[in-house]
Amino acid sequence: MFKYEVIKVCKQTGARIGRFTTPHGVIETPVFMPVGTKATVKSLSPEEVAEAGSQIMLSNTYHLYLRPGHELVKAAGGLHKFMNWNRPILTDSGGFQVFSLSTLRKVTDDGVQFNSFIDGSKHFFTPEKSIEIQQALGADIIMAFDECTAAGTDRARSEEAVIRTADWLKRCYDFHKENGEKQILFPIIQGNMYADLRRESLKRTLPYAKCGIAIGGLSVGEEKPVMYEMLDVMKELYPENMPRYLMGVGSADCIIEGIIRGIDMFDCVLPTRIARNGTAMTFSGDLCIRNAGYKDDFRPVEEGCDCYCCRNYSRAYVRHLINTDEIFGGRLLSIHNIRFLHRLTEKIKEAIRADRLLDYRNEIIDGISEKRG
RNA sequence: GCCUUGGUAGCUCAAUGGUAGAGUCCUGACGGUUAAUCAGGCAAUGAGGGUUCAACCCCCUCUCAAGGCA
Repeated sequence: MFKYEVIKVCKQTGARIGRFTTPHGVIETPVFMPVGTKATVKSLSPEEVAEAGSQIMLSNTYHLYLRPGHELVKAAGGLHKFMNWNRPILTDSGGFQVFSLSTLRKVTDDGVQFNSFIDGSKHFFTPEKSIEIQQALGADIIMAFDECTAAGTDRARSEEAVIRTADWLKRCYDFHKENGEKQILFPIIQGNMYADLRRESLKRTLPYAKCGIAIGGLSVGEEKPVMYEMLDVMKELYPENMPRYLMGVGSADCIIEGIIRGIDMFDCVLPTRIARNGTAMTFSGDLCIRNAGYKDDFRPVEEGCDCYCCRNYSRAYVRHLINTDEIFGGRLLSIHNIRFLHRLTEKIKEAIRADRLLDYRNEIIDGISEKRG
């Protein structure tokens, strides 16, 4: 049911193009996956997400467990049917929520006790519970329940998280074994910003990595060069025959730097979040559409972009919508930003096919890193 | 002519006898979504007196504006 084939390796960088077969279709990698935390990419319909070129969508165990409840989603016929998205879905395990909603939580070897951010009610997550929920939700790809540490966490605490994550991974794997045909489990590498812990964590995940492996604990507040350094440390150690998924990464520069370092999959809330806050991603850097300079700028958000927003509307119009708090503005920029990241990966794939990804990176890196305001 | 209510940031409005706030406007942040969120910036008490340790606030005069009555 799950298969990953590498169909092209860039001679200049080692970056890959691959075909990842899942029960809901084939994903061509490298791929960016938009995030639909609560079974929706905020403000967009599944049709709009698909039209923007998304092949797979993320959703979230923790949030759907709290509301509407995984049993309800199961009763609805599973997440695909519930949200009317027939392409592949990946659910995050809730591990990141334990990290980011860190007030009033208690982590032990058994699992995590935490209070709901909605009503304060007490809940207990274990690796088994996370998998059970993810099985009920029915995503194609499910994630191991891990312990994510913030940038700046000391070595001892980071090592503890690596060990606990490995222990939890085994429990996730054993619990999931019986149901392994319909869903693939991705283990997650931790290790914070310590090279040896990264290697150690990766090594511990290998026995459980069957058709996919994820890098967690990055993009948690560290500087980008630090993240790149960690990716360099792991680059030669991944299995070849499965996709590598860098969790939480979605800025244009990090995506191309990640692909150069062997990454095949990315997800991030960035494009949709900054869209709702009035920023468009472009090949010339972030464009803050609220800025006064776009008041009477009747060009599209990005010249040459084929997205629904750029085909039909001007910067002046989108700026007007954003500045008057009209929902449509956030929707248009969300569509544009998602489309932008897909266009970026398409161009990256072209460069991989031509064995010139490093050249392409050098051509665009200044532009996409630049904040043009 | 009389009565009433007002005069605070460029504009629209808050506020308190003791450091005058916000929206609009300008700028920035956002990395496995607690986010259509958050942070920062420019900018003001109509004029003159009085009471008070202290007045945007209380009192008087003037002035301007709106409404009402003649």
